[in-house]
Amino acid sequence: MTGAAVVDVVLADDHPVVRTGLRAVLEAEPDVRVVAEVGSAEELLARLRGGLRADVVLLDLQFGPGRLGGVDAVREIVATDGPAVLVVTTYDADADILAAVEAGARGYLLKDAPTHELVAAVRAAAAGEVALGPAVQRRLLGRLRSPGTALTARELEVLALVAEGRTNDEIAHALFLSRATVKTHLVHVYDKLGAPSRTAAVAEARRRGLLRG
Amino acid sequence: MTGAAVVDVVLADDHPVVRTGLRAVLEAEPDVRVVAEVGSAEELLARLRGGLRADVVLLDLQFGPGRLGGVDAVREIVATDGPAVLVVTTYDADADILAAVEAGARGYLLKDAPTHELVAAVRAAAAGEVALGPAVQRRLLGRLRSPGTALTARELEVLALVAEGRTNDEIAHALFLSRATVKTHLVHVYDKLGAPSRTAAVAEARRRGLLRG
DNA sequence: GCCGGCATCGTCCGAACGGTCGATGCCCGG
DNA sequence: CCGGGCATCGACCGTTCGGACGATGCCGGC
Repeated sequence: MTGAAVVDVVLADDHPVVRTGLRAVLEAEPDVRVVAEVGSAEELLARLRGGLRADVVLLDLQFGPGRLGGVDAVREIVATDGPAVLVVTTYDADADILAAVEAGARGYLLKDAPTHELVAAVRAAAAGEVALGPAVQRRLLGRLRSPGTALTARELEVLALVAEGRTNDEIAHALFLSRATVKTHLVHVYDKLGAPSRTAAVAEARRRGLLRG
Repeated sequence: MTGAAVVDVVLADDHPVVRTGLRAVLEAEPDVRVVAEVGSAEELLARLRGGLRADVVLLDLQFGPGRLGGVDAVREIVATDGPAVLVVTTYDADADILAAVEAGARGYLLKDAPTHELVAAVRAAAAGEVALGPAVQRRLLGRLRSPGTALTARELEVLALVAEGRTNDEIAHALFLSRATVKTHLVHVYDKLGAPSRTAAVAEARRRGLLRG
């Protein structure tokens, strides 16, 4: 980082109200300075390519449809050796968290985090540390503690097709399996998710962030 | 309304950052005053029952799991002749919009709305007018233009429960209907969405933005 | 006043689904 | 080498679901 005592922050969120809130919270700290606000991932990358200097980027993962995803932005920023990326998003879905961390995010916070956590995370990210919110930490630990509960790749593949509305027969054809195998996979999925039916399994998987969307 | 020139506003949102943002935006207006902030629907109702006076409530529909839903809060506030309710939420799903409006919300805005729209909506709601954001208006107009194709509120209600993984019997009990009626609604849904099954209908509805998620 | 859309309820039946038992083969780790 | 997780397949049976009828009542528009 700059070595200076002041942390320069860029806010990247498509909600003006959230940006205002983040700015208000951060500027209450004497050692934090908001140097820019952007409303899309494209704008963020453009500004960084244009020479914008910062220590930390507060990045929302969800932007409007049809645009560049937040995770792609993380990958790009990390690849170009840009500022530390602190993901601040609404959802604590496993898929999002894993994708962001894998892409190189320095931290992952939820928007419902208290303000002091937010500020602490910004300072930590600027200092080169990793900053995961308590809720996020709990989620990651939960995954490690219960490896037998996680769906296998094959089971997830089947479940994804179920979520698209395919019938067991269609899934069997799509994956070159017999109906019996599809059913077996689904039985395991129901067991692991504690769901009594295919629709319930899809709902639960969505809730846990195992499926995109 | 108080008849005074100043609009008293209550902020109800479980995200501290969003509350801060809303407060900052609104307090920049001389004729708007934020008289309270709450982080849950229960707290909101408790404060109102406790004598909190306000002209407008800015209410998020999504609160943490296990809690009272935002729509229930709307119903309760309207039933007790409380302040005007302005829903400010993240999603523009038909299900949410229809449910909130039906429950008696005075307006419906998205969180990605520019700040001037937000302020205008607060003033409109305080003046007894209805305030729907442009994106919300577009959605409702789209429904009017294609009346034969759009799902009715009841059909959407049933479909939402299907999306949660409920069985027809459970849905029937939840909505005080017979299984036959639930099935009839679903047949209409399948017909309108061109879906051959419940899971396919849910997938298609998600694709079209009829369900949140 | 009548017609059409909406919501409600009922029955019958075939197809899809879920639950339970079984089996085989593979590969990895103790 | 042997147990266990994973993937694959088969058969049986009860339940749920979907499809196709019909029926009633309400409301709003022509």
